Amino acid sequence: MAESTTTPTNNNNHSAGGGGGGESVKLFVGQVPKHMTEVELITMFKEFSLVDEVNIIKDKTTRTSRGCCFLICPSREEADKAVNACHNKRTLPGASSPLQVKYADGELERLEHKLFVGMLPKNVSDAEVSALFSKYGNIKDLQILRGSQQTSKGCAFLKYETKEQALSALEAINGKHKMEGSSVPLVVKWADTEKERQARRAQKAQSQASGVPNTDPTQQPSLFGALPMGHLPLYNGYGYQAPGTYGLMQYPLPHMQNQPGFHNMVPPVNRGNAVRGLSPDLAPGLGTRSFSPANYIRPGYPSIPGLQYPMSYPGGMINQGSHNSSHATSPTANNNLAASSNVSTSSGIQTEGPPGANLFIYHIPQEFGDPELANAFQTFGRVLSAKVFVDKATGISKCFGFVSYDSPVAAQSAINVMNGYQLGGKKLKVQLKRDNKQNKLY
DNA sequence: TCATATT
Repeated sequence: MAESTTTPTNNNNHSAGGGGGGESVKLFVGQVPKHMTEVELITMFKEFSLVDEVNIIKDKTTRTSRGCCFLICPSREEADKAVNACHNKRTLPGASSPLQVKYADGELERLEHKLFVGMLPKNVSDAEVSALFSKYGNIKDLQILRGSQQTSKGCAFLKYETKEQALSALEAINGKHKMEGSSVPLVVKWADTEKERQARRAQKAQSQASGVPNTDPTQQPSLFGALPMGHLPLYNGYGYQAPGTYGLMQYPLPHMQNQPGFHNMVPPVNRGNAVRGLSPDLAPGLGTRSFSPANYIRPGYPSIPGLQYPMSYPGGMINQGSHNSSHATSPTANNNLAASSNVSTSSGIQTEGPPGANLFIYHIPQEFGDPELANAFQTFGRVLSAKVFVDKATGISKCFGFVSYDSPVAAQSAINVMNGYQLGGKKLKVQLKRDNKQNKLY
């Protein structure tokens, strides 16, 4: 019943000339050829919408493009124009599939202007909360969290129409306003994004796993869940996130192998076992071998522990010899395989082989990384690249991947020998990679 | 189950 606030019908406030009233929007863009510059991208996107900025996303260490970028548009309308004109609609020269243009992670949530309200009285009504917060803007959504018996959990989420409204409510109420019948002031902060909740969950799980006696978050369960860091001194430092920042205090990502590029952390034992399973039956395949000169075991270089091929197994270099492995051996190095095969992609483009030379492989053993995959398929020809897909979040193998050769003949002989080959409990499925990049031109 | 990547 508090509908008498501003009407949203006429809010073209993003065009505030020079005043900067509008809210810019960040888009994520995928399938961007690595060689393109920010200027080139700006020029291209300006054809479809207003553009404030383009940031190419680069690899932290090599500083090379990761094949994607952020695109900052001055308003949601402009962002939508870019999305509608480009997403899945245009393929940049050199890309294998069309542009992916979407709101960046957390962006949609941020645009909801959603606040968390804590320390509400247990018996509070929607109308009371609504009445209070309506003073600062148009409430688009209000949700008081309630438990089993209708009883309030003491907190709520609410969305405003604009960031300014939310911000002014936050500043006016947080830590200052006491609701009727309550002895403590309300807590108002920006609601967490999904990502922040995930991070918190991970952190919580981590701390519980590490033997912390899990003291009593039960006094303020819902509040606890929404606050920046687990336990907080109750009225002390309820700072809210500075406007315009995306939140997230640093959560020390405790996880194991979140490092892209270091998937070789499998314990040597597993590695040995996994590979060992490959040896006996592979012999027939090796019988038809056609070793290229580049495939040989480097003298003095340790081959895979547990691998015993009838003749010298052509483990070793992949990909026209990248410069790695100048070090001979370190006794503790558990990455024997890895060092011998730093599979492409680092050298930039061209991870795909010619048509018919690229394999899709399913049921790859869990513990296989790129190097192990490369090794297993190396006897059939020159491997240009080998990639096992891993879950973005956990770093766990998804058990499928690709191997690319420089010739279709190699790929075919790999299929002949390896398809159906029992490896680590399951049979490999080896087939030609689907090609969605073909007969487009004639 | 087919190269997808969020500074």
